[in-house]
Amino acid sequence: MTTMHTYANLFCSTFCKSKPSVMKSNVTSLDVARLAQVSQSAVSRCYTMGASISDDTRSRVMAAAKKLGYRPNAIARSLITKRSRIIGVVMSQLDNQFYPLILEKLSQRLQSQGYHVLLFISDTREADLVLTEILQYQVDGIVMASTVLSSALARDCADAGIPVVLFNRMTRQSDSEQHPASAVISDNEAGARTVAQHLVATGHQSIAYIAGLEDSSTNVDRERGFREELAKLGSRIHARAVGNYSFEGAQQAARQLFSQTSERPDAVFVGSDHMAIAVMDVLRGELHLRVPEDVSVVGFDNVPQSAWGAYQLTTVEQPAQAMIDATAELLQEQITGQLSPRNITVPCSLVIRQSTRASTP
Amino acid sequence: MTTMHTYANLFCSTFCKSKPSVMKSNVTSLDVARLAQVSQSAVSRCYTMGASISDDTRSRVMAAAKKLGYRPNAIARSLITKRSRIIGVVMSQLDNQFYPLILEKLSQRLQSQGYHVLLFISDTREADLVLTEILQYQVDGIVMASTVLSSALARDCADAGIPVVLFNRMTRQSDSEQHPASAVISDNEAGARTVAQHLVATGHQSIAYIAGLEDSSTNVDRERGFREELAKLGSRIHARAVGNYSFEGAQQAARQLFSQTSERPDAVFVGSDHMAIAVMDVLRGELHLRVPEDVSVVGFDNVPQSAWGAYQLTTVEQPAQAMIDATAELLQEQITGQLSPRNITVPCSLVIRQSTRASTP
DNA sequence: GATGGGAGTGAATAAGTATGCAAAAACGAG
DNA sequence: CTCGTTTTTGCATACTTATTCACTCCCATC
Repeated sequence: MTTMHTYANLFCSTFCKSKPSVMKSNVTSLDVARLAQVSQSAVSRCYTMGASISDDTRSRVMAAAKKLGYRPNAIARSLITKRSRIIGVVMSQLDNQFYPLILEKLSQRLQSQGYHVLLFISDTREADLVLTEILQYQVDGIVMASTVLSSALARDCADAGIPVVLFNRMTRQSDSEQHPASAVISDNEAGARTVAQHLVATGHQSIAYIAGLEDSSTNVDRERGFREELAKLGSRIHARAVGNYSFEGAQQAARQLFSQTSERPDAVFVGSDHMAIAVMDVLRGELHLRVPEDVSVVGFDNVPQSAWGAYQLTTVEQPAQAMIDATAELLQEQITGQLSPRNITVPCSLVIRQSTRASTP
Repeated sequence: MTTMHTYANLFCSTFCKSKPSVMKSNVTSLDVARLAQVSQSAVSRCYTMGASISDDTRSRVMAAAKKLGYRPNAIARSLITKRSRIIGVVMSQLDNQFYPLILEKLSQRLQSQGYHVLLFISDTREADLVLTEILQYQVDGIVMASTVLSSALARDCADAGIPVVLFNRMTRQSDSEQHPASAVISDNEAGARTVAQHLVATGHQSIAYIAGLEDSSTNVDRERGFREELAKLGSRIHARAVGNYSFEGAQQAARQLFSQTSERPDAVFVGSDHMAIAVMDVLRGELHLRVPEDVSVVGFDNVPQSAWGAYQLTTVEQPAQAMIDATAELLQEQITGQLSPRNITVPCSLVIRQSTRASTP
């Protein structure tokens, strides 16, 4: 037995020198312990803060660790602590610049708190498949920024005790069951109301709306706020089309709404900046309409491109940093188990640029 | 001892029902085995393909697993197989749309091969710190799409036997040591040559260049190709500024090159589309120059925004899918240990749009 | 001088799964 | 029915680290 073990070690060390590409990080805490003449426990204690270890031992261990190139094995650590310090993040629509920026900020925020991001790109259909994969990695939490969580999966996560934060998405509160997931949204309804107010105040007569995904909570809230506020101001949505939050969908919607010259709207509120830019391109490039002289365009999100010279899009800003902060906060709450799931709504604000005309011509 | 164990279990199950938020996924392969009346080995074999297991046993196990809501613990599996099926991806500059799209495609590609993406956002300075964190997670491979790998870290990875693929980045080949990392790049030099040819062929007289990051391999290669091809055609770079691949940097560079009216260039090749769009905005919005009538603008990357109506940017397309495929291929080669590191260069092609004038006015 | 307490240490164990090995079962051919 | 072969199964062990427990020092207090 002992002989075999020795042979194995010999073989390995020889093998590693000749072909390092298959060797992986073999040096373990036990190796460090042997070199530093201490127990494996001592090595472990050097890497867990709060553990009781003398300065002398620590420095001996660190020296040995450095000499051997030791790095603690996060996998083994996770297995025993049952905390992986990994957060699963599910996203889609990375072509809409809003999401890459969220991803960037979220990743940095979580990194600064010692967490790591396991990223999944998925459209709605595959969400369930993806989630089962995520769960296998014993993640400490999940951020879903792309799809609505199927209630079955939400229950699975709740049962498994894994915190879920929906980003820019809400679960339906219709069924009276406790919502098992937290959510962070901006005040879509209020944001849409400010758009209605602005368009009416600047004298627009025939106002159109281009929807995002029909059944997404963002679209429902924005449309409701817009419609209700218009009604309150004695106006209404004169025309409507659906863009499904996609560039091509928005182009189609724009053509549909603006191709016939009679009854052409003089303003359009588009469900996202990403779509609004597609709409502006169609209006100007294909239909030869001027923005804002012929048609005012308003978006939602305030992505960087909205500020670009060629577009100067009036839009509703979703405060990315505040939403990220709220997300991190909710995750932390849930992971430490202090509080039960809840929703956070952050305010958003109208940013007026040049894509809406200032007053009646 | 036994009593204590029982108590603990009782406590846990009671606890879980009242407060499921701390319970985590407790059901283990052993639980499934007990319910299915088989050994733990049998359960394990059901989830490892190629293992010998009878249909009867498999179905019994699967039924038990489903009833208990069992999901294999990827962490424990990684610990023993020494393969985490995780690929570490390091990125920055997600504001440049090229990278989100790469991330999206890369993630999908790796997912389809059963890998998962551990994402790190990092600018150059922190790269080393980030990498040590990555290594702790026993990743099977690393894709670096943001920074040049410090040679120390490259050696660490090589020593640890972890494949590294540099994406859109090259290590210097100057020092004669074996390059320990693979790399995927597009043929930046050839791409830049086609730009030079196009600008000269369309009769531009005073040609400027706006560089990206001075010491990045992409910038070096593009500038060299551009300069040499211009020289071959009897022209040269008449003016030069540095934009560091950032939007603001490019704006500054544009102001610097085009603010004085004498000797104003009639064409500018910009190191990336992201910068080129910033340049166009400055040219039109601030300096009231027409593109392409007064100045032709060429970019590099062919990001989606380049095709937007307001910009119609002539640019060099980096074939994202081909680059991703090459990346996945290199990773696979290295992980299976078949081949030693190598570089793959994919061709890129000029996409002519409206931001360059067709011929001498 | 005895006692108490705190800090530091190592041995032992646990976490959940994969796998080599040997035993057992199934199967096919004679 | 028996023998040889293949498939299936269970036992035992390994992977790497964190943590509990018991023990040893050492120092301050009475």
